[in-house]
Amino acid sequence: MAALGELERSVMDQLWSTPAGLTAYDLVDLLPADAGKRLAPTTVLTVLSRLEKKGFVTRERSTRPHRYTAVASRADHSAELMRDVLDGADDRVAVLERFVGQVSPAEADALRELLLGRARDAS
Amino acid sequence: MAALGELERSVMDQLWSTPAGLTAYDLVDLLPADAGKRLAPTTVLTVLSRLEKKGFVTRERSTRPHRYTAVASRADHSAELMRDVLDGADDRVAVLERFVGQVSPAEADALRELLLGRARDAS
DNA sequence: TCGCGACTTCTACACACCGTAGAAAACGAC
DNA sequence: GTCGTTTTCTACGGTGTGTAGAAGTCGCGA
Repeated sequence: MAALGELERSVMDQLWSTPAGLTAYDLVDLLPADAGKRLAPTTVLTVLSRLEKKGFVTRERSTRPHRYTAVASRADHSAELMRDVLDGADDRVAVLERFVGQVSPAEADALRELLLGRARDAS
Repeated sequence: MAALGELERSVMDQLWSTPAGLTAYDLVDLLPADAGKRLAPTTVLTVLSRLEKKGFVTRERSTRPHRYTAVASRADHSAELMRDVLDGADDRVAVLERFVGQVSPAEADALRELLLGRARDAS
């Protein structure tokens, strides 16, 4: 999966938080506006185009300010990134071992719970 | 964690496969040598310097051709990447849910096993 | 229907990172 | 002290990203 730049990431964060989608002008208002200086609408449009090309967003062209929506949810995206890392490793069990060794107790509990669910589905 | 370029990744792969470490000249021999054209030693030295600055390798300066070794194992590296993704998400349980939903049965078994181990340690 | 304002696309530039390696410096054995 | 080996310095081209002006398009209101 293609990587995201900093601004691209900020845009995706907003889109992930708003499943109904946003226009470029909504995003100009929502994005940080460092030191009182807000981004130009064309800047936002450019990154939205790039995100569309990368497959992260789709746009509704029929409405006049186009409405952009995230293709996958934020959680889906993160899970896919983790999947990619795991797929890129040769010894997956070793990776999972390290991974399990560093998750918090709460995360470990959640994982156990989720894996039980999987086991139920399989039977 | 800093990202790795393609050549940087190839170098790390070799170093991860050789815990005892390698010199730049070893690496020139080991790396792909596309179309009969092998890399210049200075090229390898450059990426090794960059990898050192990024904290991926350390070098032994006392021996004359310096010997470079990976700081973390390949599995540690992958696990840390997964950790980073998880940390970057706001709703970790949701991410884990998607993640568990897409792992293979064998991976799920491994995870269950590893989590049991963790539970034993905790008690 | 025609013009004007809103919106989008095109083009462009600066900057950072990476692959690549020559030039120059440093080191050490003889 | 010289010379080959090894390392460091410097540099350049390509690519990705942040940034936005210029130019084009679209559609509403007169």
